[in-house]
Amino acid sequence: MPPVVEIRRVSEYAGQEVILQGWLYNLRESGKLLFPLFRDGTGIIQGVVVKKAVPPEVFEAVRGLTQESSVRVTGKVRADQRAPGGFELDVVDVQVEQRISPEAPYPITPKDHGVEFLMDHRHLWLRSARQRAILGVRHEIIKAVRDFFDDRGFTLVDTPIFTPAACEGTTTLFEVNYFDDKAYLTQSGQLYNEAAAMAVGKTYCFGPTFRAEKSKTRRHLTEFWMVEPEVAFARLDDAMALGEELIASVVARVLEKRRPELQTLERKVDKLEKVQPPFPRMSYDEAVKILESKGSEIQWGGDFGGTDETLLSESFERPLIVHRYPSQVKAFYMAPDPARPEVALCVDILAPEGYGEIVGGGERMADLALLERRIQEEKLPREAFEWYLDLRRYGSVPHAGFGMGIERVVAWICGLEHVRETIPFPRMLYRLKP
RNA sequence: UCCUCGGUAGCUCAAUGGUAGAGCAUUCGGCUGUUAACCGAAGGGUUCCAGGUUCGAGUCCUGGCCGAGGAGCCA
Repeated sequence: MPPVVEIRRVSEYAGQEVILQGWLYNLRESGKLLFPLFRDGTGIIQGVVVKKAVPPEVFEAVRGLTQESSVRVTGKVRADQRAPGGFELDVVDVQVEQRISPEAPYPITPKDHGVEFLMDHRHLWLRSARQRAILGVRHEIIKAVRDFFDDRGFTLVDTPIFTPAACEGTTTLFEVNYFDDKAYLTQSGQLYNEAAAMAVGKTYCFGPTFRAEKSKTRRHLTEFWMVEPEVAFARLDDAMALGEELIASVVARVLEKRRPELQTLERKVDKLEKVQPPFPRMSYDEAVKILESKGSEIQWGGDFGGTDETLLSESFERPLIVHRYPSQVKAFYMAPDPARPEVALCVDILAPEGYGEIVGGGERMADLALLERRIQEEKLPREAFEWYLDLRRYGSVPHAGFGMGIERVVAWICGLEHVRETIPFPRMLYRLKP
């Protein structure tokens, strides 16, 4: 029996007979020659079937294959200049696992399709070359993120999905029944992360987060994945440096390991190669001045809109670090700048090329009295935060951290138009299926 | 929630208020090197839904449903 081989490894079997297991990607026919394209999730290879070289039933079996029919193919690997991957398979035998009926052919053809059709068939769309490339890059980014923190002595501490209260306002929370009570799906592991940081020093959580925002833009999902590090004794500058290193490290890893996928996506890698520390840094004050000079209607004290973020980041080739936003637009737990209490010791990192904010975080409020006052000012339910206030009662220290949205990072690194392609099954404002 | 655009064959799209059409997909035929192959033929329609105007509506009007892009919103 010839060995069962993954298509990405066929080059190691040149001249040998192998078995491939996969699906028919496309079939071209030229008289007594058949050119079936096989895919197996690791790559695509063209088979060649010469009529007089194989038994008639093998030729007919291949000729009758429909797109995405599943097969086990036996053939001899041959190097060929004409093949895009450098190798072809001279088919010897084929075992058809399932032939898709021509009466109900595979719906996604190699031609153009609309967004709605593709999203309705997301479970099948994942099989196309482009989507598999994105899945590969996403996997690499997640692995790079985890390696980054693991190599630096961070402990992964999982934070809950069900939460009893909001981190911030309640308008963007998904409410669920929790027996006789109400619970909410988490927006962020932030508060629990702070408890974990006091236990292990350096921590991170990584999981799905949920926001019931009625946002219908290319940057928004209702369910998205976020990695959130938190470090005891860290200050704002430490958080900025950590975010900068993390982003540079992730981009470098993708460039190292996922060149073929980036090529499939036609991503210009020269732009990614420029993502090296140090990233440009500016204060919110400076950012507002720049925006004003570019014609934005931003006023000091307001948050940036999507177009503002694009305006700001477009003049830089690296991610842009913006720090010290007005406290009024930031969460209650952000530490104020002792030198200027009206601004918070917080930081956002904006991706280049208009991909917007990918990191948000900063230094947390370590002082008990100050935190109590802010909770009162925001009219938050004090009882729900008693456990959080304990962290300021028992050995409070300065600490800082941030959250990085995985889907926006994937969209940026892959150069995608919309975050809906960055996650296998996106959840958006009018999309809960499949 | 608001603004703009759209919904016609399985898919992507055409069609001055006057006989609903093309490419792809499917089926059949041709081609010994095809690369989203090509060439020829065939089958395939409740024009999103409900009303209305008109001799006549895919097209115009009203309402609704669904989708896309954007705004607001959004660590």
